[in-house]
Order: sequence, then C-alpha cells, then structure tokens
Amino acid sequence: MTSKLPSTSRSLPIALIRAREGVMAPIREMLSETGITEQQWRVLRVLSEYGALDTTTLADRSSLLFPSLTRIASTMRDKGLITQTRDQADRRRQIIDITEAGQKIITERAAQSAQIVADFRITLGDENYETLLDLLAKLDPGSRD
Amino acid sequence: MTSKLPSTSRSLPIALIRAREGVMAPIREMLSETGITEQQWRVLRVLSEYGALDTTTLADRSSLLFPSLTRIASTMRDKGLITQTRDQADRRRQIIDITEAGQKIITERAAQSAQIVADFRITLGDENYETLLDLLAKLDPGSRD
DNA sequence: TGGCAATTATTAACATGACAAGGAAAGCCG
DNA sequence: CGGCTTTCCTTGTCATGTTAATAATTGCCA
Repeated sequence: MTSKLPSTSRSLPIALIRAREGVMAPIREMLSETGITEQQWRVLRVLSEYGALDTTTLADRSSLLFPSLTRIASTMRDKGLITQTRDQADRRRQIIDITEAGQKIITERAAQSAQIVADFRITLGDENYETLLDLLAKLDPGSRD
Repeated sequence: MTSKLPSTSRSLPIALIRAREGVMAPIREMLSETGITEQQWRVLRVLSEYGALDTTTLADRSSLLFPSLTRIASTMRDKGLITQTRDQADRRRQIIDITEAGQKIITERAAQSAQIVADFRITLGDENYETLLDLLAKLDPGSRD
C-alpha cells in the first residue's frame, strides 16, 4: 500500500484556505475603513440578524471559539458596539446585544458588503455558487446530513 | 435600493470557515500525536513535494504569510525539522530544506493522512469532490482564470 | 562612484485560534 | 442541608494571522 499524499496543489485544506483568503480580501479591505476586525464583523452580523443572544448561541452562530468570543466581546463592549448583561434567572449566563453604534456599522456597509457577495456570485455563476455552498455544508460537521 | 445582506447561514465566508473546521478536525487530531501544528505540517508537505525552496516560494506554496513563516521556520529549525541556509549569491535570500527528521514525520503519517482525505472524498463522492476543488480554485486570486 | 529605490527578511503590536486549567453558579441527590 | 457534578464563562499559554515599521542587501542610474 503506497498511500500517496495528494499534491498540495489539490489539497482540500489548502484549497479552503486559499478560497477563504480570496473571499475575505475585499471584505477585509472594506472593514479596514470601519476599524473592526473580520470576527467582530461576524458577531455584529449575527446579532443584527437574530437579535440578542446568549454567549453560547452567539459563539456557535458566529463560528467562534468560546474563549475567543470572551475576549472579542470584551473589546467590542469597550468600543460600545455591544452590551453584555447577566441573565438574572441564571447568573452564569450572559446575554449579548448589539448597540445602535454597532447596528450603524452594519447598516452603513450593507450595500457595499452585498456588492462584494454579488461579485463572487457573478464570478462563479448562480448555479455554481449554490452548488459550492451545498458542498461546503456537507463538510461542516454541524450541518452534515 | 435595499442591498440586504445574505443570512449568515448562507454566507460564503462563514461556510468556508465551517468547512475548513470540519476538514481540519481529523487532521488536527492526527497531528496532535506528532507535536507539530497544522501550519508546520503544511511546510513539511510542501518541502517534501518540491524539495528545497527559497522562503518566498515556500510561503506562497504553503499559503502562509511571510511574517508567520519567519516564526514557524524558526521553531521548526529548533526542532530539527528543517534547515535554513543563506543564498551565497544573494545574501538577502534564504533557502529552506527538510531534514530527515522532518521527512520522517511525513512518511510515518502519509497513510493515515491519505485515509482522511479518502474519507472526505467518499463523503462527497468523487465527482463532487473534484467539482468542489475546481470551484474553490476559482475563488483563489492566485489561480483564477 | 555614490545615492536612492527595490527586494528580502525580520521584528513589533495587536487580535485571534486552539487547548488546558480554573472559577463561579446552578442542579442533583442522599 | 451539604457535597458532587454539570454548565457557563474566564483566564493562561503558545502559535499564528494581519498590518506596519525596520533592517539588511542588492540593483539601478545619474
């Protein structure tokens, strides 16, 4: 049994990294004007979409590790982008919500962000774009069939 | 113009993150037994495939940023996995090569690594697997048509 | 030849990823 | 009630991602 490794040029992990880099480049460029990071943008996006969330749910939907979210939330609170409140019924839990300042960033960049997404959809074509999302979902253990 | 943002559940950047996490989970599990990181594994893979490389080429093929590679190479040299030599013709340049100890890690894990890749290919199906790699390549600015 | 721009690599600074350990609160159960 | 486990969150540590600044060479060109 030879068990050869695939060439790195056709390696799935590396292909995922490079694709992500290609997709994030214009988004990072946009975010550089706002002073927030890509992860902070994700947190705002999720809060804007779902409303106030407990930390566990927020971490899951933002695809952030829990310890990372603890630190990210701390800096975002200092920036006035989110609020953190203790759940009075269960004081272990914490509820995070977006502030007006946070929502303002999302709103102001919505058009620009949507345009970036639209460009990628055009690059791949509508059908390929949906196919790609479906295939990626199959690699995600959290949503595998 | 409304310019709505897509739901985060169908967001391409987030889908890429989650897919990558799904793919890397078993690989990280394998690497935890070797004491090297995912990035160090990529460096060894590239060196094993292409032979000695200058730092710029190595960074490009490993999909690592230059400052990251500087640190990673430093730790890998200390671990005895690679060698660093100055190019005598152009002393700004540096040549990195894999050592026997480094090659040994690749060789010992080749079968296990190939099995992990094979499992994902089965999960998606051969055709889907190739389609996915092709679509991901189209998002990579370094290989876009 | 001498100075300036370009290339290559390193370092710095901050934020995050990943994993382990610790701490606080709640729930269970004798 | 009191101890035990579980859950939720925080902190610590090391490695990496990202951007900017700096250093060391080299190449160009007046």
